[in-house]
Amino acid sequence: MRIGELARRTGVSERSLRYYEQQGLLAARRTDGGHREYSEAAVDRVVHIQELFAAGLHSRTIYKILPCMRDSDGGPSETATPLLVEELTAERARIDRTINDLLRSREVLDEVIATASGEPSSGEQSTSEQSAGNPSSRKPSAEVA
Amino acid sequence: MRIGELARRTGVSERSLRYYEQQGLLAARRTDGGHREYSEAAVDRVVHIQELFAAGLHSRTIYKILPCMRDSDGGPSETATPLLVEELTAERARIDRTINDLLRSREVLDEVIATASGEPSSGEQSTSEQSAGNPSSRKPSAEVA
DNA sequence: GGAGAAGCTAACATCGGTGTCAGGTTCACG
DNA sequence: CGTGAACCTGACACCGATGTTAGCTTCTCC
Repeated sequence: MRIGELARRTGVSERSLRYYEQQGLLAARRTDGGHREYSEAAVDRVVHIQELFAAGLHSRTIYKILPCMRDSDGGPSETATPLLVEELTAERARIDRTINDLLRSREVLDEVIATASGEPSSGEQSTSEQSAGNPSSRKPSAEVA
Repeated sequence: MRIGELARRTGVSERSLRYYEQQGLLAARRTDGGHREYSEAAVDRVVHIQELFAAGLHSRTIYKILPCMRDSDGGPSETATPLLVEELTAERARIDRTINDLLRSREVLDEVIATASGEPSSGEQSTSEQSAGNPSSRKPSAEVA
């Protein structure tokens, strides 16, 4: 498929797809005229790349781990070097910290939302239990999915 | 306390503290000479601000929700407007999406790490369990805390 | 009061993925 | 063959929290 279709199917802009290629993250054959031609596997790959970007990894890091992932196009194909493993472990720690920050911030937001939703103005005793988890819902807050 | 101590105690640079003040996130009295003088409560506040920044909120958003949070210096003091609640709800959704991305990316990293740790080169059965710790341990992956 | 540590303001740089525009080429279909 | 859609390269802009430097003032302690 060509870049337009890949962009449409992945929700990633053409600009970004070209950038991914430039960073060595995404390969593409070329037509005689120079147009990019992507394989079907590119879709999954782009999704993967997007996830890793969303997780705060840099393109250079993604570049290094991509060959170590079992992609849609088969096996892992390569194994991470000890040095890379060390880097990934650090990255993992960073991700954990970020997740914790996100969870705490989400709680803060929930509390603010709950307060606004549960106490319309002021001078109201907390009769029922509120500010449990999500705003206005019983469930504490653990439906990340 | 002055800015140096606050920076030390919160782990946030002086530069950032000044920036927070400029954005209206952090108040400070001034000495006659113009030096900032922070209250004890500033420590907690800065930590809060940092968490929210780490969660990807913009200073403008933080600015709006700060008065609605029950801070160390007492009660919520203010209630979120419906408009703000709407915005925070959207923010919350974004946070959830980000958390999911992080969890998935973490899994990917764990897999790469585990593969590298568990299969030194190739053609080797995983006999003993090695490199305890996070990756390659039994638990699938759910110890965010 | 003098000296060095600590603060102050202001301005510019950075990082990196993405948006966008310009000017030109290729593709596909009638 | 012609034309409009799709694609190409290259370059510049942006966002926004933080780093860094410069030049000066204030504070603190001897």
